[in-house]
Amino acid sequence: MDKKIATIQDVAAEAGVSTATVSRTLSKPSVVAEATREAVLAAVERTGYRINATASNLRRQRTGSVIALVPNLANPFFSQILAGINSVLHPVGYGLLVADTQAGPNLDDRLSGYLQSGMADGLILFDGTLPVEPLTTPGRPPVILACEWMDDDLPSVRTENARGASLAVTHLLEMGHRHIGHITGPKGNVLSQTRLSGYVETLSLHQHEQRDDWIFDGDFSMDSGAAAAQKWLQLKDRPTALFCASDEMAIGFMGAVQHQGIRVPEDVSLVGFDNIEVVGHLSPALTTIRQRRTQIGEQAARLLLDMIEAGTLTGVSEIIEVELICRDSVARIPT
Amino acid sequence: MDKKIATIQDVAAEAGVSTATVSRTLSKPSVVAEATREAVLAAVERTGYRINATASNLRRQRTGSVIALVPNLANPFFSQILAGINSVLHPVGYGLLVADTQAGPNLDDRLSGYLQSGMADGLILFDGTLPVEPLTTPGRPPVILACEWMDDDLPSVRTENARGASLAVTHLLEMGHRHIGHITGPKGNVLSQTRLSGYVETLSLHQHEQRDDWIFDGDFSMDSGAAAAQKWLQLKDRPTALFCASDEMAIGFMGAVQHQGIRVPEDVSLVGFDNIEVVGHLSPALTTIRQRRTQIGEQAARLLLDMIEAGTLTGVSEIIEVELICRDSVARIPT
DNA sequence: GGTGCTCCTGTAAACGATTACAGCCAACCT
DNA sequence: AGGTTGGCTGTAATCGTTTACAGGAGCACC
Repeated sequence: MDKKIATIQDVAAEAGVSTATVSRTLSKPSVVAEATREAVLAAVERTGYRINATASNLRRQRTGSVIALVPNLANPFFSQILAGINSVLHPVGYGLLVADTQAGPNLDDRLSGYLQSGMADGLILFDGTLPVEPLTTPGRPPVILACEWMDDDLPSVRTENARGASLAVTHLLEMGHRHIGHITGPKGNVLSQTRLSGYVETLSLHQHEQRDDWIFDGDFSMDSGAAAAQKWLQLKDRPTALFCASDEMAIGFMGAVQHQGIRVPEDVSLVGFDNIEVVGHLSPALTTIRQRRTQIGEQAARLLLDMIEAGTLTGVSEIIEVELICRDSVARIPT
Repeated sequence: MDKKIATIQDVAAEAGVSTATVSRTLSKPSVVAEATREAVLAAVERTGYRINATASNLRRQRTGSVIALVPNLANPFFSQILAGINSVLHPVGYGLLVADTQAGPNLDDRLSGYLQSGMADGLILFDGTLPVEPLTTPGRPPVILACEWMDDDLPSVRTENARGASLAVTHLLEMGHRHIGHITGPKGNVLSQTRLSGYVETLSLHQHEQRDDWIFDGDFSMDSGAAAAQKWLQLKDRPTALFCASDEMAIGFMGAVQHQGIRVPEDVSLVGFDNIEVVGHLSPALTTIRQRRTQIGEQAARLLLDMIEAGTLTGVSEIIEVELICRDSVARIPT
C-alpha cells in the first residue's frame, strides 16, 4: 500500500492539524496541547512517518554530521578512537563521516574541500601535518585536533606524550639499564618529536649516556620496527633497551630480533607506546605506555559538539593521562 | 568581507546569468555555451562558491552517503575494509557514515532506524545476525552484506570461507599432522559455522580422526584464543595442530601456550584466518589464510553503488578468493 | 463590556539547489 | 521569405522541513 514514504504533510492530514503542529510535536512537545500531541503521535505511528533528515538539515542550516579526517583509515589505531567518537555522537543525533587524507590527489585541496563542503558541522582532525592555511577560510565549521596537534591555538585532545616517554625511560633506568635507545616516529610529526625529546630530556636529567646511533628512524609501522632491528643487530655497541615510539614498531623489532635468536627481554628490553590490544598477548607481553583511545575519541567528540552548539570556532583543549603498563619485555639488570 | 558563504544565487548574479545556468555549468558543462561556462566558472572562483550538499541532496532526493553498519567499530578487522569502501565512495562523491550495532539499546530498532532514517542511500551490513524483519520495510534503501551473510537472497560480498578452512586443514595434513583441532568463532555466526564445517568436512574427506574435545569454543577474540589454550593444556591427548577461525584467536592461543614454555610450532602447530598485518611479525610468523579485506570493502561499495544507481533492491553477490600464506607456525611431522 | 493575558495553532516564507518547460535567436533549408 | 531546427538560457515549481508571525479562544480582572 504505502509505497511512498510519508511526509510531514501526510501526518498533518492524517491527524487533522497543520504541518507546523506536527513539527512542533516532534521537536518541542511541551508547547502543544496534550490531546493534539497524542493525535499527532498516533498519526505518526499509523503513517510510519520518519523525519527527513536532509530537509530538516537544510532548513536548520546544519548537516547533523561530523567528519573524522584520518591519515590512514586502514590503520587499526584509529578504529577504537572512532568508536569513542561515535559513542558520543550517535546518542545526540549526529552521524560520523570518515575520510582518509591519503585518498585523492592534492592534500591542500582536500582539507579545504572538507572544510568548505558544508557536508559537516564540525571536523575532527587526526593529522597535525596538514596545511593550516585552509583553516582560515571564512565560513568554516569548528575543528578539533585529536592525538596530534598544531602550533596554532586550535583546540585539541591529546595525551601526555612527553610524560609517557619519561615514564618509559625512567622505568628502564630503574630496572638498571644504562644504555637506552629509541625508535622514533615519522619525521615532522609532533608525536615523534615530543616523544623523542621526552626520551632525550629524561636521559639528560639523569645524566646518562646518549648516542646518536642509538636513535633509530621509524614511522610507527611494524615494518619500520623490523628495519630498526636490522640496524640494531649491526651495531657493535648495542643498547640493552629500547623505548619505541609505538607498539607497532616494538612488535616489528621484537619479531625481527627473535627471528635471529635474540631473546627478549634477556638480550634486549623493550618498551612500547599505545598499549594496543595485541601486545598483551605477545610473548613476552610488551611493557608499554597506555593511551586511552576510546577516551580520546569521546573527549574530542564532546568538545567539538560544545563548539558546534556554542557556534564558536575556539574551544578548550584536553590532555588525557597516560600510564605505564608493566609486563614482561623489560629485564632487570644487576647494577 | 565575505562573511557569508556564497549561494548559487550570488554566483548567478556575479556572472550575470540565471541560477539554472550556474547549476548546469557545474553538473552538465556540455550543455552550456563555452563563453557562458567560463563566465560562470570565473564567478564561482571569485565568490568562492561551494555547492550546498544538503540542498542539492534534498532536491535530488538522495543523501549522498552510505552507512557501514559494523558490529564493533573498535575491532581493527574492519578498518581496512572501511578504507576499501571509502576509496570507492569518495571519488564518486559519496560520504561514508559509520555506525556501531553495539551502541544503543535495542538492536531491532536500530537497524530499522538506519533503514528508514533516510540518512543514507544505501547500507553495508557487516553483521549477519541482525534481524531480517526490518529489511522488509517498504521504502528502504538497498543493502549489501559484507563478510557475513544471511540465508535470504540479499546481495553480499564474502570470502571463500569453506575453501579457506579446507586449505588450512589440508596444509596441516600435508605437513604430516594427524591430530588436528579447531578453535571456532562465536556461536550462531555464519563465518564460524562455515569454517567449522569446512574443517569437519576436510577431515572427513581424508577419513581422519575427529574428537569433540579437539574443538574449542571461541569468539574470534584474542582472549578467547588464550582461554582455548588453557583447555588445550589440560587435555591428556592433545592435538598437535590447530586451525583457528581467526588470527586473533591464534595470537591469543600462541601467547598463552608460549607463556607456559610450550614451543610453536615444535609442540603445537597453528594456522590462523584473516592474515591481519601483525601476524607476519610474530615469532614464529603465523601461517594463515589471507582475506583481502580492502578488496571486500571495494567490492561491497561498488556493488552497492550499482544498486543505488539502478534503483533496485536486488543485486549480484561476489565471492573473494582466499589464499594460504605459509609462514613458520606449522611444523612438519615425520610420518 | 472592554482589555490584557496565556495558550495553542495555522499560514506561509524561508533554506539552496535542480530541472521540466518554454522561449529566444541564429542558421539553415527549400 | 518563411519554416524548421538546434543550441542555449531563463522562469518558476519543487524537494520536506522549520519557525516567525499572526490570530483565535478562553479566562480573569477592572
